Amino acid sequence: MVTVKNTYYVTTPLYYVNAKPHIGSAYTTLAADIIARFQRLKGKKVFFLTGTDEHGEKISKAAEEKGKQPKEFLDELVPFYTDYWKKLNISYDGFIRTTDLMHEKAVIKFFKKVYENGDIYLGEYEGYYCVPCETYYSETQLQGEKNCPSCGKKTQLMREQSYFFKLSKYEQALLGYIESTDFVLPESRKNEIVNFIKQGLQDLSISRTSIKWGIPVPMDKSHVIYVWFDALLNYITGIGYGSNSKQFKSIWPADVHLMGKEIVRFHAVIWPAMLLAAGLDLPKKVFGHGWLTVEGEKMSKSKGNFIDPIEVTEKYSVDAFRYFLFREIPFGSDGDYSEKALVQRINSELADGLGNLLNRTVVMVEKYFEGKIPHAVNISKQDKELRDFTLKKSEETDKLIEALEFHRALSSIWEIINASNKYINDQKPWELAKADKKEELGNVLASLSESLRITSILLAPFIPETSEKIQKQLGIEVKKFDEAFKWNLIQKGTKTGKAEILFRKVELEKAGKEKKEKEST
RNA sequence: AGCGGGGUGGGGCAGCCAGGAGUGCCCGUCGGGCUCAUAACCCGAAGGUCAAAGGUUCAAAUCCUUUCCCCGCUACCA
Repeated sequence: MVTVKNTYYVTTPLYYVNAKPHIGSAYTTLAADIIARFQRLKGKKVFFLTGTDEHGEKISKAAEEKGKQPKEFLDELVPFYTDYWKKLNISYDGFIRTTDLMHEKAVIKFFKKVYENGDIYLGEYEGYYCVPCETYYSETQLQGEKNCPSCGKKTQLMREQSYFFKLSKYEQALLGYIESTDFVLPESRKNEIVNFIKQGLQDLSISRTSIKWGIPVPMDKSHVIYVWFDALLNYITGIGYGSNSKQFKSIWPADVHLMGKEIVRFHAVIWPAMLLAAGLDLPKKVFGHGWLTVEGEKMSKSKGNFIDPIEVTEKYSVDAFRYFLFREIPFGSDGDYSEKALVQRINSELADGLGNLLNRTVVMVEKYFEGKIPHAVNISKQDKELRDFTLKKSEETDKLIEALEFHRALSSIWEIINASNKYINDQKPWELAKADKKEELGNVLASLSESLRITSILLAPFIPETSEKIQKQLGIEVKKFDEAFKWNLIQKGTKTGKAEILFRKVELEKAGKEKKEKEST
């Protein structure tokens, strides 16, 4: 008998605090939130970890420019992130900063352990160094005549002492593991990683003497630990490695690490190698999602086309934003954020599809049954069809969310909504009312209330506020996802709440004008 | 160069891994129905040789080969 682990551990990468959160980091974090909320509803004890990466030269330089100590500088910036996640309804359980004392201590412990095991050694690092940028670049990153890719100035070939991690030692172990499992997802990412490893792994330089802002190497204080080596460890230090081993053991290994595709390599190659070196279990999945473009264009500093998610959510709503991102873009593929597409989805799917369905249902319960949801009796063929269809789609949705196929899950939920709207048109409850066929009318409204109840559960991970609003209007409260697999759970005579507009329709022209006005002020 | 991803009705996308009548979603166009509802909802129609060619198969958008066109990745800034 296999015992099912009742915990679920999901992470986002740690965000580098030298800039505001943008739509990319919001996208990853929202995805993690969907997973966390889903698993909680499924009854799992969830730990959802996010946080900030605070070491490295870019931070110290940014702080210096402001005339501040790094720590002081960071303390001012971090609340910006935590507030941000609050505004997006991110339900994280832990927020780790790599400057947390607990983290730093645990990193040192980990470093020592791997050193003692013989997988860290002192060597010499050689690379192209840009003096003004104080940064090493690989040969392939250089522009033209060995010029720095960021400032364009000529780089110099430099050498310095460095501690190395024996990444090469784990080449075969990693390759075997990755090739034979679905550790790296989606599959296209897995292929990239497999090919990368097949080209051969070099040992990784994991210390710097040129940088001061970081965690010192325990056996040699003139070195600072390379930021990635430090940052990746958050996934274990954030749940108690080195400080609370009981908690750590109950949560580790991670069920899924989420990230953008650009850093899959760090998570699928370096990170598992580090864990192997320390004799720890490997995470179950590493998922690299795609990149977002904005209005068809890549986001870039020069174009200045960064989207501030908070502006979007203030203009529309958090749920509209959450819905749009995960309905529009297949999770794992690249996708485009455009205001036009967002408005279209709001209008046709959230307002006309879902909102209107709820409204017409609740209004009819009010009008025909004094706001008390009737019970079904002697249900018809059509009632059964709606029930069976809804339950089928509900189970399908469950599987799709589990598989992180969010856009398909939402599509599946909207099939229920569309079927329900069609069902109303076919059943013509207004005619039943006129003909005073109370029993049949009751069946129709009972069925609709049930399909909406189930819809509200299925939507809860994605658009939690909306889900609650639906339940409030139906006069119900849902605690478990499993209730979406059963019919007729609404108590007879349940009093509906006030019928309110769930999503208002938006006119794009008007919205565009408001934006311009806002910009000009 | 190597490796990977993509090219699907007017626009934007799913579907492809586990082949089965071009199946679906959002928008747009045209026509109809309905009035409970957020000028919402429902039905129907026009529109595609599923990039091109070849192959496997009873059957290919889906598998294989080749070609053309787009886009990524090729590590130690994060």
